[in-house]
Order: sequence, then structure tokens, then C-alpha cells
Amino acid sequence: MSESLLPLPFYSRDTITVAENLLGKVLVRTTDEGSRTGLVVETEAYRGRDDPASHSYLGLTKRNEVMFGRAGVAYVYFTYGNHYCLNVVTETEGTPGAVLIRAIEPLSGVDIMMKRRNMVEKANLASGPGKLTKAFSITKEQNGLDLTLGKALFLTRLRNNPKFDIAQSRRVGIKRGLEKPWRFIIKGNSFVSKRS
DNA sequence: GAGAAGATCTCCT
DNA sequence: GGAGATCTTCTCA
Repeated sequence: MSESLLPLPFYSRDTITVAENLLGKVLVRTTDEGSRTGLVVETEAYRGRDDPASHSYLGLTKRNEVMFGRAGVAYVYFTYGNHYCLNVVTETEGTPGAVLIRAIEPLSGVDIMMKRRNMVEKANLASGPGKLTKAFSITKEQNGLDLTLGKALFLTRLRNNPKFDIAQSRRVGIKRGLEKPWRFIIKGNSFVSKRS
């Protein structure tokens, strides 16, 4: 094995730290259609009371309860009537926090992704949160799934962690909390979502 | 029970 | 560059 599963302690840290450290890790998805993997190239951090852009800003609701639970769990929500977004829960139990995985670079199972997306352009397969979940067959069914078990959906670390520079900027698609530079991308990677 | 907003994508101009 | 698609969740009455 050239990869190792990310353990619980990786996730149960400060949300910003986890968002930054998720870059360069590998997202693995296994379904009946086969397995797909992709390199995480873009993330965003969402915290709690101190972050007006976060779902957990206003406190615990039925929708965001996963964010308040144990770290290392998938938080998947539906938005705009069309799209799911994949997050991983961070911090310790009782403290809300999650990292949105915004884009991945397809590594394997690319043919399955193309089929799912009805798209042949590799750079456009998963360069955005909605595209990513569609390419990886992720729906609300995966909400609350434990990513530390290494089953249908999980994250791994490459043995030889690739070297790259990290660029930091303002988050995308939100109206509040814009002053917080909590979006992280792999500098120069062409699989990140466009918009600035 | 109704209304509004939303961590987006795609197509059309 | 702009608007429509489309539906879940939350808030307020």
C-alpha cells in the first residue's frame, strides 16, 4: 500500500488547520460502479459562532447537527435545488466546524466520472463542489458517514506527499463572512474551480 | 402552512 | 456576463 487512511486525530483539530492540510490528500469513493479517486486541490473552512457564512452560525438545527458531532464524518447538504456539497466535520464533539471540499483532480476511475457527468473534459469533471459530488456519486445518503472506517468513502494520505505551494483567498459563493480568507487551493493547479 | 434564501452549474446571449 | 433551474431547510405567522 502506498496510501494510508487519515485517522480521527487528523480531523479533530482546528478547522482552518484541517482545511489547509487536506490539500494534496486523496478522496476515495467505492460504489457498485467501481472505485474513483481524486486529489484534493481546493477546500474552504467553515466554523461556528465566529463565522457568519457557516451553517452552524445560528446554532444547532436538524440540518446542521452533523457539524456539531464527532470529527471525521461526512456532512453532505443539498442546495440550489440541484447540487450536493461534501464537507468533512472537524473540531471536537460539541464544537461545530467543517471543511468544504470544493474541487479534486481526477486520478482513477475517470471513465466512471465522465459517465456520471456526461462530460469528457477532465479539467471540468470535478472542479466545483456540485460537480465533485456528481462525479463521485455523493448524495445525502452519505450524510453522517464515518470517513475514518475506510469503507465506501474516505480520505488517504499519499506516502510521498506531493510538494506544492498553497494559495489562500476569500471564500466563494457566500454573502457574509467575506473578510475571512479561509479558502485554500494548490497553487498553479488547473483543476480548481474558476471564479475568484 | 407559506415564503424566501441558498457554501452552484449550465446554457444562452 | 446573466439568468433560470429546482428543492430542501429555516423562519415566521
